[in-house]
Amino acid sequence: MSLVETDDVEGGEILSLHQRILSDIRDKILSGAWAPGHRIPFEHELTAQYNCSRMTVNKALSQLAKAGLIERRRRSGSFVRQPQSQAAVLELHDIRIEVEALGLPYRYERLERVKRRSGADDRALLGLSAAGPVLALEGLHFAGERPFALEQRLINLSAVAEAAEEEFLDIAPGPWLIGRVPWSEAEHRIRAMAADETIADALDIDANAPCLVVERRTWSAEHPVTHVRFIYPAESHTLVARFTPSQG
Amino acid sequence: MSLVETDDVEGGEILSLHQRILSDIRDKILSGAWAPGHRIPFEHELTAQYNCSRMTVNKALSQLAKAGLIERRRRSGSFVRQPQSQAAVLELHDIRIEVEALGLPYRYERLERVKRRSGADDRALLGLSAAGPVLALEGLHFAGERPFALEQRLINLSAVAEAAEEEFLDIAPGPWLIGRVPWSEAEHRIRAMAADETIADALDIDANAPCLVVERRTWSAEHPVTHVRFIYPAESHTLVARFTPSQG
DNA sequence: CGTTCCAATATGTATATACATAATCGCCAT
DNA sequence: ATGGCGATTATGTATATACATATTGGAACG
Repeated sequence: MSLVETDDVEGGEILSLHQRILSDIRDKILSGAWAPGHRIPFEHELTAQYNCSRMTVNKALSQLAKAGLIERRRRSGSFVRQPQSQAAVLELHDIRIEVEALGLPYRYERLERVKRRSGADDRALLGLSAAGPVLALEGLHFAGERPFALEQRLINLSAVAEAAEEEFLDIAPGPWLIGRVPWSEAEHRIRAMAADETIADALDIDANAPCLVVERRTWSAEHPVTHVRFIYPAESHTLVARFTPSQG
Repeated sequence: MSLVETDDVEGGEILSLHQRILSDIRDKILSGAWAPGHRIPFEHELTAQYNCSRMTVNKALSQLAKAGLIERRRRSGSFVRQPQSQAAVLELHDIRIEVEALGLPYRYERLERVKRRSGADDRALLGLSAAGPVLALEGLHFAGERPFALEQRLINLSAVAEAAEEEFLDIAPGPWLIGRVPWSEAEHRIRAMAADETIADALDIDANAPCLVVERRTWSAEHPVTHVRFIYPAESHTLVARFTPSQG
């Protein structure tokens, strides 16, 4: 009943029971352990397995059904739907390489560097549950003389203490981090945005010009490491992701 | 308790109670009757209003919160949270699934369908070296009453001859193709763009508003199959890609 | 042999209840 | 005033229970 029962051994999230059931099953499906067509244990079996009520199991399965991962059939049970979803391999891109591929000289320039105790905003971006020291960085990536991308980054100093000593004056934090912290998981959010005045100024474009925004959160062994937001002027950038289906 | 109690006066769907509560509130929000920031009636008020238990109200509100339409704050209540970005997984995404994950009714509507011999532009988009018949489609994906994405598609009829017989009036070409043509490779290009007048018109947004553009080329055994361009209003869409370095 | 119908079963929805948790209000002491 | 603290309140999660609904398998019957 109590949430503390969930055995979050390492510094992972605190999951409610139905979320734990949900992610257990989702993992089994996405890992391929339960192939498409496989019948998921009946609700009453899961009830026994997780030692909880049917309502709790039902809630988890309902969510999975709504997410399209499983299909529920009365009197028959719940079945894995859909062939294995293949992850889109979007590289953790290094802007230096992008710029140099264009044949232009690359340069990084720090705009701001602030060490502070994480506020609510910082914690939301990093996915932290408790307050702690963070490093907030802002910098510009140049291609030749022109700004190529604006970078706004937060580093969780609890996870990467050594970053506190680094100035990041003309080395970009991305490559620095990759060389030091092995990442275990990342999440990209990609969207379009109109440039506000500050951004337009930094990137030397018109206000309200469309921009591509790529945000990335990175974890290392369940611990949030960094959140970074790259803002590209629309005309300067296209993301390319090429991939093949992981399985038939 | 019985589902028949719900007074669906018109020939509408038979809705379960919590779905009815959900859609009532969603309508109020999407219609603008409840503006962003507006406090939704407390659970116990809705309990009284719909003459049901708090669990039922709670389930409806939880779904709305998960869909991102409202924000729930303990001790304060639930509030309308408008500027909502959608979650989408960057796979070979099916827009229907994205829309339905939001709890909104999905609909596809064809705008245009032209069969022609490929011009130079068509060949460039598809990656064709020789001329041949292509099908050019344009259609709108709706989430509820609002346009969700504009789709501009080219299908290489030399690779998928049967597409020539299909009208694609209210079935989207994406799912249709996936069910018929095994794809062996795909390439995504993602960028930001300002909406020109035509696009703004179709999507019912302001001209020059930022849009997210996702273009995909698909091959089947080295043969170009289709090129598709999805155009999303910036505020309605965020692509999310989650992955791990080794495997997931 | 085939059709009908019923019982068993798994899911779907709703209720009442309980306790946990977080945020806020207002009281009280300093 | 003001800072701390407990009571209040709204949401979050879980339980046990009840009955509805759809589907299946098999028994009963023509």
